[in-house]
Amino acid sequence: MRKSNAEAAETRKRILATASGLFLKNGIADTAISDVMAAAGLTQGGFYRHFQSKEHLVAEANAAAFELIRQTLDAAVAGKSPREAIDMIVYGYLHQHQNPESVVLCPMANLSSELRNADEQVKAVITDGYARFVKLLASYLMRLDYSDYMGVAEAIVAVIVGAVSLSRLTVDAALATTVLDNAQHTVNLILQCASTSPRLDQAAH
Amino acid sequence: MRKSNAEAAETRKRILATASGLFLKNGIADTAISDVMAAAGLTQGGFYRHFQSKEHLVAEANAAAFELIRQTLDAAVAGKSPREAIDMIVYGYLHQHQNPESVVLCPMANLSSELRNADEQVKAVITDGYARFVKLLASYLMRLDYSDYMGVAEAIVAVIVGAVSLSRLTVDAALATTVLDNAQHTVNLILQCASTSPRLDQAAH
DNA sequence: TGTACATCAGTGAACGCGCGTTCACTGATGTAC
DNA sequence: TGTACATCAGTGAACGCGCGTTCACTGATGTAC
Repeated sequence: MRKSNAEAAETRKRILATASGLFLKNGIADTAISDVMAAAGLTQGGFYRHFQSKEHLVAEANAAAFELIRQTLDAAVAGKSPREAIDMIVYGYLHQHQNPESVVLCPMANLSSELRNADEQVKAVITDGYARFVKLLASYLMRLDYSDYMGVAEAIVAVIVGAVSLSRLTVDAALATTVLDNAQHTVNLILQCASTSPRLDQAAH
Repeated sequence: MRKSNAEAAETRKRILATASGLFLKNGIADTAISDVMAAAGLTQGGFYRHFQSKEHLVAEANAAAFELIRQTLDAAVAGKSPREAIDMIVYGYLHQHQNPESVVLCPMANLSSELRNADEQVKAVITDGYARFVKLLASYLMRLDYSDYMGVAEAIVAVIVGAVSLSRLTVDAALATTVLDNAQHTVNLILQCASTSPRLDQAAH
């Protein structure tokens, strides 16, 4: 029953993509290895031919989730102006749950507390994803001549991650929409005000 | 071995307070009923004399966590001016992990993804806690003549919840501090800019 | 290129553990008279 | 106020279930010659 090396590599990728989707959809604790393997069309015993443990899968699945977001964003903002790109990133982030299964795609907003007690390897993946996301926004802000482009980028990320997290905790769909809409306005306010402040820090008193 | 009604009521309160602390410290999934009962000086069998199920305990423990925050804030801001009160609430929220056990005390920032798939009762508790927190901030903003005081309050909550969530996901303590400091500056920026904008919405373009 | 052997992807069952919940039991407290 | 009985807080063991992981096995693929 041994598969060719090429087939085995495909299988590994399929397990990873399946796991990433199930973790985001149902949470990490509620996704069993047997769930992942069954969804990938395999039996659970084979899992350990590809991954050392569930924790290793979690780390790689989160890296894959960030990579998917990055690719989606890259494709969406190709050829856009910096301001359009920022708007699309923010709008896209705040509406990331608008997909067939209403899944929040970003691990930072979706899995934060489940990842809190994860091992160092997993947290390093999240830290890296955060840093890359901030840098992506910062690169556009820099081209718009925001002097404190890193500070403004961090501010935007905090707002949109907070808003998406909060919007998922609510029982009230209208409140969820309000939270997301308000986050959009807040980002616009920050962009507007920070452009007239040489440094975000100077807003401190 | 039956205890008096008064003693039983005390026991119930003790279980609740213990559970609230352990949920925040270790997460809900990683806190077993037997952990809670042992920490409360009891054996696990007695749990069901006081609570119908773990899910019911989770709901009440989160309500207790919000109540504790509310009491702490109320005591801290007593007699302060609106602007001082807002500053204290924001500063206190961003530094809520500075306690002996480095526990994030707010369920919204600490347990968001674990609560995502919780039942309606639990989510209603969180929604209520969110609404109360926003209203508390909004009441001070109103006294400072912010016309869109609700919008500004929601914006502030999104920033600080997002920042605290993100700060706990990082492997890098310096990055965590930067995220929290930046959130402080962002809130100041929002307060500064929104005071000159009649409505936060008008920052939309 | 062909052959003989080693490797290993995937199977399906089993293991061991921890957890939420249940239960029979104890004896002090509550209550009806 | 006292008595007789019912109630029930708390105990400690057990149950049942699901999960992560292991393992013996199969047979196609990889590889050394």
